[in-house]
Amino acid sequence: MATALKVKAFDLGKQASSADVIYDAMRDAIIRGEIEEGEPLRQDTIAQMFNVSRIPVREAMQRLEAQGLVVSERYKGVVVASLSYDQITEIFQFRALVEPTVIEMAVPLMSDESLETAQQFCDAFAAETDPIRWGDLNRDFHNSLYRDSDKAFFLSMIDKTNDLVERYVRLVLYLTQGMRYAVQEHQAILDACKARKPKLAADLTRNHIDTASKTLVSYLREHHK
Amino acid sequence: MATALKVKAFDLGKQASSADVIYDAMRDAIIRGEIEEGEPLRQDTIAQMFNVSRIPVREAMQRLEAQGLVVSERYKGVVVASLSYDQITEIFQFRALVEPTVIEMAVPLMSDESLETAQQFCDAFAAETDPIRWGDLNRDFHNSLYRDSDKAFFLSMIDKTNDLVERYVRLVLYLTQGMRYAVQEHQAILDACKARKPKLAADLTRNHIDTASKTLVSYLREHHK
DNA sequence: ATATTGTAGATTGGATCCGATTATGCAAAC
DNA sequence: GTTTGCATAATCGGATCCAATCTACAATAT
Repeated sequence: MATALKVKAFDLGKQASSADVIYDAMRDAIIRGEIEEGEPLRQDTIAQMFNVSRIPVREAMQRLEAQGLVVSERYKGVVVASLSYDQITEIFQFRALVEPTVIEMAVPLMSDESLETAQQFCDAFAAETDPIRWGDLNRDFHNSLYRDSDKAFFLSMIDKTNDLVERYVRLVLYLTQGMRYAVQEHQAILDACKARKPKLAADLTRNHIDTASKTLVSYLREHHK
Repeated sequence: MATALKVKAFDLGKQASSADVIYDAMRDAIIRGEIEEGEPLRQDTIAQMFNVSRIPVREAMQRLEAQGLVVSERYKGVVVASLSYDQITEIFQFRALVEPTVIEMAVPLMSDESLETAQQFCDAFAAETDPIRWGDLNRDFHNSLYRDSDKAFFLSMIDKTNDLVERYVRLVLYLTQGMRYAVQEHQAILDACKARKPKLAADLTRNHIDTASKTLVSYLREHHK
């Protein structure tokens, strides 16, 4: 038997296929709201944008559809998915159930580095003036608190909910000029984590999501179309 | 405007593409455990099975991967995904969080028809002797209780968890000869629904999932490789 | 004018083909 | 006997081509 190797050959993270690149790019464009709801995504157009044939484009579309970001109809193509207020409300209801549970599990495992990282995202969110970056920083902050839970499946579910509503969150962050009061809620959650109070962090997270949900839907009803 | 047609031309529910058919068939084969964990799925082989080219096969694979049922590696192909005990435990933890919530929301909305349907699935599960059908009837029973919640997103999440662990549930249902005691738990849950006691139904569901999880992992550790 | 029909272009689904990468088998060297 | 090095086959990712379907608009009939 071969002797165990000392060197851990670095994991040259498998190069991405064209379909991977296209999926990532289109996912980004959709969740950032750079494409209108209901807008069709033409295979030819996208293929030309990436200088590839339509094959990898279609494979990326299959995945976008499985993720719920687009809906496709045979021989008609795919369009960017849109969510009703009821659907948005349901997704936030789901988040209000899952995210407090995850943070509660994460608090006892949180490293000082994670807490420091979270504090940095929290500060950066508070200081940021560019509307485009609010969405990212908000998501980064929350994810940095969840990561140490080491619950990959829960995290993937949270990611999916974020993908689905992110375009609306961004819109309302813009309309409310950054939801300044959210900063205080973020800091309160983070302080509960630092104090190693899992239940408190969970409760604050649940309230944070509930108020975000209400703010979001009410603003959408007012301003959105 | 054209006169309204009397005949309601039946909604010939958009014909499925080849990729759809292949996805459904492969998903079924995987979750039923008809294919070994880690077994490679060759594009050519599958294409020949369905008498199509490899294109729709690859599109189906993209979706199976997004669903978590297979893992793919560039230039190497896809293999049936396998879950560690930790991963299985986490998924059941997730279910123990989500499913009680859903049934609690569903109870006030449950129609008598749904309760009757659930009772039929429950009875059928109790009476069934063919191991192959236990998995289906178990899933049908639970879904029939959740459906009236009218929470499509929650339901899709539950479906995903079922897909991921179904092969293991089936295996243990077989090993335990149908988990006969599960029938009593099912009946208790159903009775709580009939009595319109949402909290009780939720608690019973949570316990049902917890015991199922423990039974499952312990049996897997004993018998499974 | 309105509704119907027909036809051409646009778009998608799928088949076939080709280059790139990986896996396999076998001979040579240690 | 084990390991190394190659040649070959198996397999995959992607490009190109063709068929099926949809869409838009003009022509026709009522």
